Amino acid sequence: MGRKRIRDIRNEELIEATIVAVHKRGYSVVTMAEIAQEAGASAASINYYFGSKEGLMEATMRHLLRKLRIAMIEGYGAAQTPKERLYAVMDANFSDALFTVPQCSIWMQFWANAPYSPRLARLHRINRTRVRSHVRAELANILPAERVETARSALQCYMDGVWLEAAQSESAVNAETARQAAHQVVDLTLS
Amino acid sequence: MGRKRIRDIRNEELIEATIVAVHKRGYSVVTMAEIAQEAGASAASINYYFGSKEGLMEATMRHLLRKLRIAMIEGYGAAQTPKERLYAVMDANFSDALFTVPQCSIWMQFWANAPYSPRLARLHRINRTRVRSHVRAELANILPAERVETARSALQCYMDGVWLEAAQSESAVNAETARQAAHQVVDLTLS
DNA sequence: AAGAAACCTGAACGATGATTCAAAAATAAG
DNA sequence: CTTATTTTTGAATCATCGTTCAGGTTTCTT
Repeated sequence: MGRKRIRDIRNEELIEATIVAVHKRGYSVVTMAEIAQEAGASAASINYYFGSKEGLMEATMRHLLRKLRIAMIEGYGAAQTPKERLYAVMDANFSDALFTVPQCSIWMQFWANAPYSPRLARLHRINRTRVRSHVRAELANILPAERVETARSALQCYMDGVWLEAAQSESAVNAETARQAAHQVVDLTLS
Repeated sequence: MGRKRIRDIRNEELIEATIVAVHKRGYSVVTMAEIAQEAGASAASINYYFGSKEGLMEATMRHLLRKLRIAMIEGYGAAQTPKERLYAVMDANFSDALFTVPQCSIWMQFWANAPYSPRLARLHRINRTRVRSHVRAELANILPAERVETARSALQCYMDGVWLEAAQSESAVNAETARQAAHQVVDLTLS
């Protein structure tokens, strides 16, 4: 068991260091040496664990996607009505665990770089499709069919835009405030 | 006069090539050689005109910002009411000249990289501030004061999100459709 | 036409950074 | 305490790319 443990601990540490380092320096500019320094390790050890820089980035993105999935499932469980489930989707995106400047920042970095990396693109596409079908399914229970697609697009664009703005923010962001604003947007969209 | 002309022509050509090349390969990955090839020139000549890669990128961003400014001024002139001027702001963002996949794509690239380049960051900040105050000013004429800021944020996030989505699109995007959707969003936000 | 100015490029330079590797250090097993 | 296994890293390798520069070509001026 101890065997498995150390590997997991290192993985976790290196991924956290990656988030911080990428936020500080930018996805494309950050070097293995910088990430290693952030984690108190050496560049060579990162390759030992992740095989390559791209492997590290993919693992980091998986880490964030897992967080999002968990937040989503959690909120979905409690929700009863379609509208509450819509709220839950928004709340997952703006949950305390996810909606921080470094994470929004790195998310944007992945966004911008996904089209040029097949491995990132694949993860990105899967996530996007999943969120889309969730939102669409709930909207279909509330709005007439011809309004669903417009509303879905508006809500998803709004979510993306909020993340983008958060990524640029120079001070800390407030997740609770973001959730309240998102609820208002949902309400408007459904009116 | 002929002196000035050639320089302008080359600048234009190189910037267009930059947009295409960055869209194809990504801001951080694209090389001077690739951009040069796209323009049918040599990497050295780009340095002759723009001094450095960063200079080229800055010029390209200025080019896009100028386009946006022009589209905005144009629409503003015709608009009479505050609501029409709001439409005009949205329409500028989704004008035929700007709302294409390569341009949204490169815009997103600049977005993601601006925080790490003082020269890009400066341009980016100026533009963002300008759009924000325009939207805020128009909303202040329509909505009660306490709703202005929420509405402004919602509209701006929406615009950003639409660009982001367009940047990821694999097929061509339709500017007219985007404008119509944007008008609907404005209407909902004001309701 | 001849000289000057602008324009262009191939080749060389210099710096950087991901990855590999051999060997050391730490840890576990017997 | 040995031996085996896992973990770690400094140094070497290898490749890439932005930039410079010297010299050539074209365009303009007179």
